[in-house]
Amino acid sequence: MPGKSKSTNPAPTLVDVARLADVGLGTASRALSGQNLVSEETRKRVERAAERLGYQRNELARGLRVKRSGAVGIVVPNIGGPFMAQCIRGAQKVLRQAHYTSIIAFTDGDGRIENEEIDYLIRHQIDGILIVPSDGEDSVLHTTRVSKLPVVAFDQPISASTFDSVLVKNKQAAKVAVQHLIGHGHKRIGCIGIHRHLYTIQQRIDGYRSAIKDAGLPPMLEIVSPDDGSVARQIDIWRAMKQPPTAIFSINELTTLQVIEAFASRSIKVPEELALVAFDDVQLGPFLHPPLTAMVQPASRIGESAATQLLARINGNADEPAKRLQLDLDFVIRGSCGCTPTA
Amino acid sequence: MPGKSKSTNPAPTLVDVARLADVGLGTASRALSGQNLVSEETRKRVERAAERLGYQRNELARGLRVKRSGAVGIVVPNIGGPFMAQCIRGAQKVLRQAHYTSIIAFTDGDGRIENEEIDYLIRHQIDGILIVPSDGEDSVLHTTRVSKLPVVAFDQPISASTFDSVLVKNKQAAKVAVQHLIGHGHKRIGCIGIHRHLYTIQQRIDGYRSAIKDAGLPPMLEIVSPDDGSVARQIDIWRAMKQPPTAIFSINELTTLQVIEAFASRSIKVPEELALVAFDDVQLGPFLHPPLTAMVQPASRIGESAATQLLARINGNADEPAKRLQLDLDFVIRGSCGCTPTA
DNA sequence: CTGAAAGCGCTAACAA
DNA sequence: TTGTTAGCGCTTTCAG
Repeated sequence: MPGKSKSTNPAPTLVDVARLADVGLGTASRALSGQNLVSEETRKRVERAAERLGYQRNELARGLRVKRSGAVGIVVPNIGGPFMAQCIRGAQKVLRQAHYTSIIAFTDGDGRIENEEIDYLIRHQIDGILIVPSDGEDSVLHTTRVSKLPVVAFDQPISASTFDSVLVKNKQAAKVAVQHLIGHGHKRIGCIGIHRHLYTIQQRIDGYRSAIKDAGLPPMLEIVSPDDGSVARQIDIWRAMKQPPTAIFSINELTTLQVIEAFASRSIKVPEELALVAFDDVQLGPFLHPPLTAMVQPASRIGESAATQLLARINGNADEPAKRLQLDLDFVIRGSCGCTPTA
Repeated sequence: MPGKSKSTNPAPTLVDVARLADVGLGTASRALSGQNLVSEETRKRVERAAERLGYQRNELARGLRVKRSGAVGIVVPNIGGPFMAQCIRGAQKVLRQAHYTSIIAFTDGDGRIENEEIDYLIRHQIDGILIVPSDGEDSVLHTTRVSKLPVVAFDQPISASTFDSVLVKNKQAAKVAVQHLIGHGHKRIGCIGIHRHLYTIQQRIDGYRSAIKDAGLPPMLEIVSPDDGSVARQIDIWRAMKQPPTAIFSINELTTLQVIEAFASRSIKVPEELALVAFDDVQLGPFLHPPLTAMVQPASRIGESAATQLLARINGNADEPAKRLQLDLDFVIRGSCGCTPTA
């Protein structure tokens, strides 16, 4: 019958499948959702019909009905270095295995954007949130106000601490790193960093302080602005001192990048003039001159744990008390601390 | 009335809003969706009601009704370096401005996973796909088979080329990079890379060949396996030759990382013994000894363009012929090529 | 300009 | 075991 050809054939629905398999709608649904309430034979028929039509179930419709979207939001400041990227991949891996999609949202560390993004995610009926909180304060209050959603924080904790979180042992690890420098005989160890307000940074500073104090050394702590060049300026200041530091503990990836830049542009000899130990690895860290000694975070595992906890919350145990995981770090000794690495 | 307190109060729906504002359901809908088919006064009342209830519209339900999910899928092999991360952020930026969510899926460059992920996305009723095709072949055939979805490829083209794509001028840029080396007087220039089968790699090889041929030089082209160490091995082979290359053109980020590693572990002097020009920048590239000269891709712009094109397809112009954008690259001259950078 | 009603594709209760 | 039906929350006719 020409002249009235179907212009677009819409995606097949469950009704189509049921019709083709010559069963009722409900039966088709049951057959495909793998529940054993349907005879082996009809299930086969339904499955074949679905196959032939290329049927794909509409998760939107399903979600509307069962009030689960099968999606969770991952809210992070950005994907700067490999660290966050790996956290995300780790989380996605376990979410996917549980048949969850994840929607990633970036906040640039801005609380306002964070709130917007969370609203956005809520409108899309996500079942839970994995978040690196930007400000600690109102952001997640907002979440909990709007909806009773499972939330787990990672990397940074949530101040309103009724939520789960997955962190690393920042303080302890920082202490170990600094103590390694002390073990090399350094008496004046500078600590440099940015973003003082972040919890992780504070913890690492505490670790530094603790190590320094235990050893009876003078603290040389400088938290500078994150602007380009302020790290380099601080290094110049240190070098100009009568009693300059002989080693540096760099407090996160971004800082380390700037330290390395400063070292390179000033041809500072490492570790002779200044030894260096970093919190967080950097890409190419193993291939610098000398290779970077770093306290490295188990990024992928952080993401996995966070996702696992979120799934647990989603699947029922909403009332258990908040859990706060603290993962261990790996201290990777390469050359910049003064050790001669055994290749 | 104690004893029967609402255990959980579900999220407010449009019905709640309508009731509170004392209007019909339809009116409430129209008022909130900003259509001008409602009196200024009632709109105000509805908006106030929505505000008071903390109403957030259910995008799942809306999507089911209007057959638009407001989500697009971004399908990429992985977030290795900063390149892909920036592409994604660029794309997200323009998608968000158009009120689209994006769902990111990773494929590890595996066609089978790619198909799975695409099916997954289709079940979630995405409105379009942004993809870095893994294999060129069947993956997207699959897509088009299952559904008539707008698709735009970036970074790598789609072989079945009825789709839009956003690429960069790989061949031309590679030629420019190699010619720069020739300009430094090099007569034997090695080209090293991995992943021969990728379109981008082939284009860059063509560019290398073209430059070499134009200059009447001997081609020294080696595509090695992506295994760790095979790049280093090739460099050793070159160095052992009677007439070793005096410069290297490294074909992508992963290769460059390995080249840098090999240079470092063998204490090869750059650019004296071997000059280096890379396709793709690496993190820390400016801070290596010497800083890396690189042909860098406009990552963010790639993502933005791809997203823009996708939106255009979604919003109507489904029938226009496939567009193939080719963006320009920036040649960033630092030290590794033999130039003395003007700091 | 507004209200009532239909229906998007699915699952879950209820009958048969 | 299976078919029928109601309804998730929304938009969009269609009357008024």
